Amino acid sequence: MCPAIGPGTLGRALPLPDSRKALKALAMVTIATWNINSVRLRADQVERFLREQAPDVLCLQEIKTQESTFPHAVFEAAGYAHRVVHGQKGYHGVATVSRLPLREVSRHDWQDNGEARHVGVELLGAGQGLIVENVYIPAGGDVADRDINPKFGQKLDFLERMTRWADALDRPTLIVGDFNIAPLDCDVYNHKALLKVVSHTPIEVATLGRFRDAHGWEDLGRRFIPAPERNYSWWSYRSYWREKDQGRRLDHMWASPDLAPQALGHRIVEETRRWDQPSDHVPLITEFAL
DNA sequence: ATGGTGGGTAGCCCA
Repeated sequence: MCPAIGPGTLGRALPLPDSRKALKALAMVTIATWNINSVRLRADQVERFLREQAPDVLCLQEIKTQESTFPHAVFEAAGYAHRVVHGQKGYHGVATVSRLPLREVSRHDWQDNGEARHVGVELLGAGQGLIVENVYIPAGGDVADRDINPKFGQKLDFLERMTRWADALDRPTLIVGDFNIAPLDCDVYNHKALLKVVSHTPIEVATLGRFRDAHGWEDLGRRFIPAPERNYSWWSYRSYWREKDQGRRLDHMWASPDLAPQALGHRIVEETRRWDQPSDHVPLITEFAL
C-alpha cells in the first residue's frame, strides 16, 4: 500500500499560486492623461501624440462631444481598439482609449447634474486588474466664494464626494486627469499672487489634501519631478501669460499606496503646447511595471 | 494683473 499523503503536506510543499506569481514576467505599461479641449478639433494632434509617445492607455478630458460623434476611426487606425467614452454634447466629457483590453467599471456623476466628468476602467490584458480612474474636476468659476459663485461650491462638493468614495477603495488604482487645482506653492508661477485665484486658493488645496489623505494617494508628478522644480501642465491661451511662462500644474497622476512602488518613470510632454492650435493643457505619461 | 483667448453651439455657456 502506498503511504497516505495528507493534502495539507502537499499544499505546503507546492505553494503553486505564489510560485506562478513570482515567475510571471512583469508587464511594462505606460499610461497618459491629457485635457485635449475638443477631441474632434484636435484628433490629428492626438494621433500624432499616440504615434510619437505610444502610451498603452490614454485618458482624455474635455473631449466636448458625445459618444456617437467621438472620432473612433482615428483611434482605431492608430491601434487603440479599446475605448470607453463618457461624453456629452458640447461640454466636458472624458474618454479612456487603450491598446490593451479593458472594461468600464465606473461612470460617476459627483454633482448629480448630468455632467460627464469621470469614467473608470479595469485593465484586462497586460497590467490585468489595475483600475484607472479618469476624472475632470470642475474649474470652479471665477470667484473663490461659494455664496457668490455656486460653481466654486460645486467644485469643493465634487471633491468631498470623491473623498468619501476614495476612502473605501480596496484595489490598486491610478487616478489621473485635470484636477483644476495646483496644490503646492511651486505649482504656480507666483504663489502669493494666486492665493485668491481659483485653482490655488487655500480652501481648494486643503480640500484636495483631504482627498489625498483619504486613500494615501501618491502624487507621481512630484515623486519624479520633486518640488520646487518647475512642473507646469497648463498655460492660459493669452499670449502675454505664455510668453512669461506663467503656468500652473493642474493635471495630475496619483497612485494608490499598493500601486505607487510600481511606477518607474514619469514625464510631461510640454512640446505639444507649441504645436499649431494646441490644447491649453499638455499630456503627462507614467510608466509602470505591473 | 488682465477672459485683451479659445472651444462648442446657436443666441450664450464653459474653461
